[in-house]
Amino acid sequence: MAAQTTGPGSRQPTINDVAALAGVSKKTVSRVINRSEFISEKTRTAVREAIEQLGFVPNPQARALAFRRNFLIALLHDNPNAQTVLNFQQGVLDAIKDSDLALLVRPVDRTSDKMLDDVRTFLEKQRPIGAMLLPPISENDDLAALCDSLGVRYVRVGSAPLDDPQHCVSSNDREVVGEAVGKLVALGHRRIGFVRGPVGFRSAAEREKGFLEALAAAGLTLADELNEPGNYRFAAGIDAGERLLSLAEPPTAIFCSNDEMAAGVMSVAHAKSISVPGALSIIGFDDSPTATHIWPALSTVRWPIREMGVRAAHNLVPDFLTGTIQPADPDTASLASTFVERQSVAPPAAR
Amino acid sequence: MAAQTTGPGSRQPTINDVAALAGVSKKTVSRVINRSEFISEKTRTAVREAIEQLGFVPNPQARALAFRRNFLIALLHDNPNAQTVLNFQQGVLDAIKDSDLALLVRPVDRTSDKMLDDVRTFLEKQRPIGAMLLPPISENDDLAALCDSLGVRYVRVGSAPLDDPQHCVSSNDREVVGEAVGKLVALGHRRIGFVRGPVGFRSAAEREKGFLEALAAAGLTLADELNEPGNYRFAAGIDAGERLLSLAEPPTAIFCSNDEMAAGVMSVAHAKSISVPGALSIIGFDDSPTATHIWPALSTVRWPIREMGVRAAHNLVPDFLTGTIQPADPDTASLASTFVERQSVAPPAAR
DNA sequence: TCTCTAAAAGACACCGGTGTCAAAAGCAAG
DNA sequence: CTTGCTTTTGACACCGGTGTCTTTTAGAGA
Repeated sequence: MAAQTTGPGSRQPTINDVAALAGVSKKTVSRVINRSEFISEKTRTAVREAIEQLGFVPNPQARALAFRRNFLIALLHDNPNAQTVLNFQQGVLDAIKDSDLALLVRPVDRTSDKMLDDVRTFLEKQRPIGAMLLPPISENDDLAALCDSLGVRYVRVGSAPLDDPQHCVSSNDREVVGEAVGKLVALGHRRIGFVRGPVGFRSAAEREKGFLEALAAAGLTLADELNEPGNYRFAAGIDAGERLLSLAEPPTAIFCSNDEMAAGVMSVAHAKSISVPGALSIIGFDDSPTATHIWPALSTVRWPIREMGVRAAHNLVPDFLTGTIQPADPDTASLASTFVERQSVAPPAAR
Repeated sequence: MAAQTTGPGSRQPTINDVAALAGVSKKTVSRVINRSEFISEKTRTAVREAIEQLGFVPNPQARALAFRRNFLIALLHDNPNAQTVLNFQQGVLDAIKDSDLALLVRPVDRTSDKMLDDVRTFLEKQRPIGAMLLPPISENDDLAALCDSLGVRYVRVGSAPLDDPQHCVSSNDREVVGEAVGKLVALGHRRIGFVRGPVGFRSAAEREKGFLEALAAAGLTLADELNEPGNYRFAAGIDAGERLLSLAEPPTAIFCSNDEMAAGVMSVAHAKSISVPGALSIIGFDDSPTATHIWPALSTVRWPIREMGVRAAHNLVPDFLTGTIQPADPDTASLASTFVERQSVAPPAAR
């Protein structure tokens, strides 16, 4: 696009160069850049041509300084699932593509006791307009408060509304978990195991609620021996699977609060030569790459992560983005997760 | 750390505020910030105290403007493997932690014909000091030339040296693939299948070379029927597995050019009730999360991606980073990949 | 005490944009 | 041709830092 090939040594053209070439003041060029309406069509064209000819690109640092505001938004995450982060990021980039904004991606160590200080340092240094918090750190109220106190806008992404609607992008996980478990029940499963997510995580609580509600709706209850703790890690799935599948009366189906743990349970089933889905149905959550890479492919819940990225960006900086998007669900501001059926689910074996 | 809690409305302190409080000129404060040596200990202390008291953080945009150089480095990737990107990014962040640098992460669509224009726009707008190119886009010479022409430093990450040593961070994939395949041979495998990576990828070519060299070293050759095309995708592994395991005389072991395809092959083995590793050994490449999530866990090659991130940062901007790192292997400038043995490999079934 | 020199500190312009406000230009009406 | 108003443009300060060069200060030696 730039008409001029910038050699290694040649200086980047500035607004002054454009102004000189177009025979106007730099302020006028600035007006063209910023789409001011008080400018004659003739001048605008002349300036546009000069810009084109020089291959001028405004210096974002200078703009940031003059505007007393930079054009950065930050994405903070501490995510066990890399694919999720990247998909979300892609959604955000989709949203800001035609804007002046740039995206800073920042991993955060949730387990560090210096976490808040690290984030504070980062935000103070970069001063982004806003920050998007991915789960699980989105659930940290201190973090949201920190953003607030620093004057940094924020949006929290979660499995359920965590904050005021404008600070929130969420999906209806609970509902869809209910749907998934309902399918198991409909297939005839009565003894359904559950592998929980980590204690204190909202996402884990939502999935658990969805599970329990579906059970209750079917008139079932969850026996203690079928209720296993977990932490979203593969190893936890192994542990839970070992115990559940060693029971005198093992479950005919197991719902795991994420795909990694489901993969762990499935590994145990394989090791014990328990056929999946013939003798054991398994459902996970996330639709991570793992879900399709394991055998048999895992039925799971997919949350609309990329779309949530788009929406998060629009919630965060609507004033910087062109175009509007449809509100998700006006009442709950949540996007729809979906149950994805694959090969890991079947009716229970006949007795 | 900051002694002052910045309320939403209160202005961020500037260098002028610090200067006023410390009773010195702003230039002196600047000297303290930039660790100039021509400053008395007394003044330095006074300024430091003022900085501390106000919670002053220099405005990076203003610095970038005054220095005629910003403090950004970019990470460009188009990677099928999200975990790799995040691990590499973590390495880069490790390296730049104590510096003034910030990291911009940028996904790139390799398949788009506007790819070069997109990257050009990005680089012209952000003007990072340097860019780090992750495979496979690191193999694109036009991209490197583009960086060069824009005066943006670059480092290319690859499975083998792709450029001058200072523009290059690589690992010894070929060698380690050879080692892995050597293990198969040592176990007694003679009929070993191969699933290639995508055509035109340097990483794929390196893995293939390593494979063929190991075969040759054992006095074996690769039969055409055992040589399958692939593209690093799960589905390609399925296709290759279907064909290889339907052969009249199927291989007793299969080396796949990445883990995803290995997972595909393994799925086919499960579907065909072929025991892994009893009747079929499988080796992958990447040590992605998939490798441990599938059953049995996959033997694979791990490349030191995080360490490569550290090194890439040091190669790119040594002048901005404190501390030095040991050169990897002075001759080849490559880091060591390692063969990770898990449960997917065993001696061939007795005939 | 005075001179000389090196070290320390400051004054001021400048980086590349935008905000403010005043000046110039355009145009209709008198 | 003026006047009066609106539209368009420009001059100049300013954002928050750093570079350059000058001035001030401190300390050593005469």
